[in-house]
Amino acid sequence: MTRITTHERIAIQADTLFYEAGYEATSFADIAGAVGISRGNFYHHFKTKDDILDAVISRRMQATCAMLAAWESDSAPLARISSFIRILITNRTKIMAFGCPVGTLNTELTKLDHAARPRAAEIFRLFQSWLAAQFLLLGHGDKAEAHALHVLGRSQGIAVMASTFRDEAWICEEVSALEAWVEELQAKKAG
Amino acid sequence: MTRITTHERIAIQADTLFYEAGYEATSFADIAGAVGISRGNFYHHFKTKDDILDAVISRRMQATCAMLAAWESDSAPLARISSFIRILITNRTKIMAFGCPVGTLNTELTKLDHAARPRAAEIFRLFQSWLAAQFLLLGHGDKAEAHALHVLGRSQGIAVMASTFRDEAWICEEVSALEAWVEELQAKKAG
DNA sequence: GTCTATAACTCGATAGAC
DNA sequence: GTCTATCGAGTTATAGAC
Repeated sequence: MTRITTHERIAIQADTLFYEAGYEATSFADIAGAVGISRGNFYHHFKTKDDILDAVISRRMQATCAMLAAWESDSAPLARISSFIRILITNRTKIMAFGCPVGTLNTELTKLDHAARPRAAEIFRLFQSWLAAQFLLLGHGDKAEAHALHVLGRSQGIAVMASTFRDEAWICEEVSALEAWVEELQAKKAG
Repeated sequence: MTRITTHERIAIQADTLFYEAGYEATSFADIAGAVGISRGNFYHHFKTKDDILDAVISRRMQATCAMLAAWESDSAPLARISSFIRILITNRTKIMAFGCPVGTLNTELTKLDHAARPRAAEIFRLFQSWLAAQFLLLGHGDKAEAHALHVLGRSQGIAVMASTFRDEAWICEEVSALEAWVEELQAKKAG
């Protein structure tokens, strides 16, 4: 059993707070309070707020890679794509309350014109590459990347509307529609 | 020619700043500076930041109503729906830089757990009702509202990805795909 | 030396008195 | 319309505890 460092504990709490309250709205005092350490101590581990953001983005990229790798246990690419789409249902409570962690961070950093914005966008690229790999396995060739982006875009739209109207049934309907779109792609290919 | 009041000028500048920099990141000084008045003068017109937000939301609702009314000049409901979808192309420069004004405001207010969040969501409802009215004219009966929400969601997804990757060609592709979806609905109905 | 805590500094924000 | 108070943010400095 691994010992968790203060550095990690800060990153974990910051990750949650950045997601639930937003990057800018989260203060050092908030994070320090959540971790249970003093603000002064804080600076021993992170010199600036941007450093914490970098650590949070790194954490999220690692977590994303781990999640995608876990889904690879499904041998069927179609099932893997569904695993992705269905996060919207699995995480519906959090998404209705705070939106998509990746999408909302990108949206916020865009408005702040923050230097870390491109790094945050890379999280999306991880999903895109992984989804494209599945579409490639399904034989969609040079359309794989485009299909991947389409699925990402649709998911983001669902997440935005989910946090706006908080209609659980609607999320399920749209998830089904998106899955149907993928299946239709396959049908067109076969037919 | 109508005289513009200071009250209006503040609301106009706040509207722009809230869109481009975000609600929280925009300070009173920023707005006062943009309008060209002193901070003291400011408090004569708006007592709190929430009051300004209310005024901005009201402005946006009025602007939305005006835009939707203008599109009504197109007698064909299909063309009207296209007018909506094509805002993504018309406003692509701003959307790539700052996202969708309606979606990003809702996203931000959600995280801030702001009291004005439901009012901001009402702007979406204006679009939904209007789109639903068009789908109703096209004979989609009780599916009209759902179709309207679908179009809204797709548009929001495109806006999020547009501000993340800033790929103009992709926006055009997705806009075409969404228009194709609407036309396909019609084809299925006819066929 | 590494980790932690206290305290003080700077800056910019809201707020309000004049 | 200016000027100042106050608060909280990010940050730095210093010093104690392990």
